Amino acid sequence: MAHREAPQYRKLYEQLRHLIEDGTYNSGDLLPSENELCAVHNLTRPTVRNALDMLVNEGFIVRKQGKGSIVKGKPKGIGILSFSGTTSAVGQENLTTQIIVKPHIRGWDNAFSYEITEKQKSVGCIYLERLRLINQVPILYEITMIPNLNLPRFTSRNLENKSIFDVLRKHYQIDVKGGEQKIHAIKADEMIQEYFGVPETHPMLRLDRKMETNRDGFCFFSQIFCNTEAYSITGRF
Amino acid sequence: MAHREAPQYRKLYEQLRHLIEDGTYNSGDLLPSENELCAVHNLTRPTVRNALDMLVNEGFIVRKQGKGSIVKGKPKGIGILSFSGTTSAVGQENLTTQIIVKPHIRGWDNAFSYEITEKQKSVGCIYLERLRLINQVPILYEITMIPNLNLPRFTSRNLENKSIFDVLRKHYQIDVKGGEQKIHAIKADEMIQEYFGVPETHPMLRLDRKMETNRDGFCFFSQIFCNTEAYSITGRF
DNA sequence: ACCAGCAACTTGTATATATAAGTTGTATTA
DNA sequence: TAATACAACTTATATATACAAGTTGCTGGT
Repeated sequence: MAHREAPQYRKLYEQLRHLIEDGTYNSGDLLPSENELCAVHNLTRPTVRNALDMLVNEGFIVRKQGKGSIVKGKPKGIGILSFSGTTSAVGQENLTTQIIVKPHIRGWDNAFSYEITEKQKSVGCIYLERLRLINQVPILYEITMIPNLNLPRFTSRNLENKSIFDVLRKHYQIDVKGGEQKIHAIKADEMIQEYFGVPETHPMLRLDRKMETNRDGFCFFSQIFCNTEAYSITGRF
Repeated sequence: MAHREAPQYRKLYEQLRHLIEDGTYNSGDLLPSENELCAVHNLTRPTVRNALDMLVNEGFIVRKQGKGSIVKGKPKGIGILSFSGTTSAVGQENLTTQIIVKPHIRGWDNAFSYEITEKQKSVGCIYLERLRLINQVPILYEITMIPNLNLPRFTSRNLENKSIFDVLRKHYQIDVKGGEQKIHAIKADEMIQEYFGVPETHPMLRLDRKMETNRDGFCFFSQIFCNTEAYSITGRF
């Protein structure tokens, strides 16, 4: 079962999305018209529209008849994935990631507070722990568990400054379609006190998340600890 | 400018959505195949697929190549709206609401951490505070602020055990389409300590939420304090 | 100078068609 | 009997085409 090449509309979607995310197109800009995109990429309008539809669904653009495709800039965000500082906005340049436990394959002790299927249990789990810092200050500690199902070379990929979501989407055509999360406020335990440098009484956020994808039955899990003193977790719904 | 008739794909979408919502198709059922829908409604496949695409985007169905369109049943929830106990599920019967500050009109001191427009500021704000208990235990304290814009008799409505969402939808045709939230873990301040009966070091959850609606420019705000010791906040995304 | 109207763009909707690829049940074969 | 092969379904992807309808700017007439 060879890796099937990504369809054209998906390639175009990735390209356009990338151009929006890296700032080539800014909020308010118009994308090239559908006919231009057809000509440049040698595709037909339905195919191009398919790619644009994806961008619309994810909130990257809005389309106006007679006008064009207008870049909105920020996607709706899937659950919680962006930070906003209480004082100033946080750019990508201030955000760094440290891999604390390198991705490796192990069994499933548990999936936090979620149930997993026998099938998932049988294939083992790709496990990693990462610490995220903003301006060298630890803000977020994330434990991720992914079923080891047909993800060639995953453990050797560099996840240092990339989102798991992006890696899954770009290299494996896995889109996170939704999910479920449980949120608790907790006191810092020893591990947390060490990583974040906070006292025992410090209130922390803990999120248990289950991510569902377009691949049938494929979901993965993460547990996130967050210090919301200086930065809050924000999300759109 | 007469009302333009709804396009075919939209009519089909409404029809199928209705059939799912009223239980004609249940979770797990297969919808008629694309070709069947073409024949029955006298449309072509791209048109039918357009309608099905909408259902996929809103989470009503999933499609599997070679299989069909499988009904999922329920759409994605809007942000955080349900509780699940760590031990057992919580039914409506165990949930009570106390109005701490009755709805009244006042000025906007602030909208928590959100900006408000001059227009909103000028019309004043409907303000209320409610405490929610599960089995007589205080779990959630909610402060709500709504712009006083064309909402006749709102302050005299009974909000004791109804969701504000429901009241706005049923009596004023206002649907919450989405919104934004910021989440913090905090220590209990004096007010919190009193209402929840917890010590000062107790970690609490604070959510600042901005709700956006189908009414152009109309949004409202709430701040929620939650004790997640026994019950966690859960949400789908 | 103004403005009505048209031309040339844009996206929206819809049809017709073709091929690829996954699923399932049945018939055939070892 | 059990495994294999195939036929008949399903959705996935892509092309080619046509016309409708909204937006914008130019152009010619008043």
